[in-house]
Amino acid sequence: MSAITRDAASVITIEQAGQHDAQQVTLRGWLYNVRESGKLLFPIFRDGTGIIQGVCSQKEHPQAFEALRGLTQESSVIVTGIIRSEKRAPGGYEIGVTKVEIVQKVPESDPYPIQLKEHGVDFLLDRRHLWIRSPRQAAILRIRAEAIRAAREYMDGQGYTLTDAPVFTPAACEGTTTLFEVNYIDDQKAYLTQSGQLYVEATAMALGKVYTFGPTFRAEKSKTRRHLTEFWMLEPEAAYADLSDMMALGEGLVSHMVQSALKNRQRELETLKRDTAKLANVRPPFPRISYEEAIRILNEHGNSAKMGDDFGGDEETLLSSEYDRPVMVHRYPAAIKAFYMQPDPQRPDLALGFDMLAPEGYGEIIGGGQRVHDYDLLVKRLRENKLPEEAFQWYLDLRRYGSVPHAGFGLGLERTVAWICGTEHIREVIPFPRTIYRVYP
RNA sequence: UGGGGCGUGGUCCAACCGGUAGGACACCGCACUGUUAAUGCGGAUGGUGGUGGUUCGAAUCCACCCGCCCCAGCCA
Repeated sequence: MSAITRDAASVITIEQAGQHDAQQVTLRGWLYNVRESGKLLFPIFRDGTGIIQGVCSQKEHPQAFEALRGLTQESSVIVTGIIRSEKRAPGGYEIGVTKVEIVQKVPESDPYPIQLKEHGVDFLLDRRHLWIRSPRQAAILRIRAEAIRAAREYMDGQGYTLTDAPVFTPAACEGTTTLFEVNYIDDQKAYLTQSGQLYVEATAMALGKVYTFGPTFRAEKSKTRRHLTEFWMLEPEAAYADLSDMMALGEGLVSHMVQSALKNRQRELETLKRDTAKLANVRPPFPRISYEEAIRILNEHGNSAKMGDDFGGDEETLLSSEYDRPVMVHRYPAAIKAFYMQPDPQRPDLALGFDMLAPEGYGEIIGGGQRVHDYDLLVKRLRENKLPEEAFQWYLDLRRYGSVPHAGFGLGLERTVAWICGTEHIREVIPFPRTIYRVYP
């Protein structure tokens, strides 16, 4: 770096500009835009931490002026100047440019394709590697990073140990139609994981309270704003834990993620024009309603859902609109839930599971509950679901050797971040989204 | 996999009950010392997703194909 930053002491990032009022500093970044007004130029610089307006006078700094005049968008530049408080500048500060070093000029014959104008989704997604430079996309990615940091901070603080699950798996955990099959060594077949859950149950029996955090893959033909084929999931699991323990953990985790974003990424939420008043209430306790209560609420609002139905997008949106924070729906009918869900001893037709529904129509962000810990019952469920028992022998071992009641859940990172950011579509909250018809770039 | 919608210059759109494909932005030039996706004036480039059909004539009508978007199912 020293080759291009003679005086490292004065190099700052744009987000630090406010701490250097009236000082000479050097910024290293890219030219976001230039406005011309006679013998004054107003270049806008970005460096990944923010954007700042510059001012350059032809009369006072002719060399810098000539370097910037007509310079192409996204050319990389190192600029030196005086930071000053300026209420006419976006952000409240500007840099009076005295010196400009062009690191690479974007050629005029091949200009930066993304203009400061409206573009279609397909155009932008084809150029996702460049789109992420825009202030809005950069803000989203910073909020995503904060959500991950806060989630791990919370889990670690609750005594949970991170234990990673494999990406290659031998079989499905819930059916085979949505699995990505890959060629493994010597003509073996393997599948990309749909969930780390089965493995995290094993590590919970080894370490007590654990979680996984990693990518999961689903070859679902879903083409909605809530679906990706590759998404990240955080999955806690705890031995000797029950349904209510997991609902408490879920509300604590989600609250901490939201409150951390509000506290540490306020500027980015402003960039997104997110109505943060709607996030401020997201603190424990979250409402908990049973499936049967949920059906009653839906019916009172004219929805025709009846006992035994699973909830779709309409039902989720209607239910969540009743509350100012996420709502947890528990004890669904066992028939519509996964084979590993523990039945309610009071009501064996109900499963000790729960979903957490985010407000504002963002849908299910958590699904989980107690797992079947009885060997015979689990075998019965595997057979009922026509799952290959051989592939689940290791999973059955967990019920053979010191089985205990246990519970956990999966939190969908992108849905949670999409809700925090208030984005229209989930694909904006992951650096390089993978959807059913898109694997580029 | 169903239902609905959309493919027009580099980009975003208009023309679509058939009749000369147009605008804005971007780009280039000039003017402007406080601009806010700057503005004003001037200029050059460049397009109907593909194949076939109907017709004197197709961006427009028809068939098939390709691509994309939204919704549903499934799920996080």
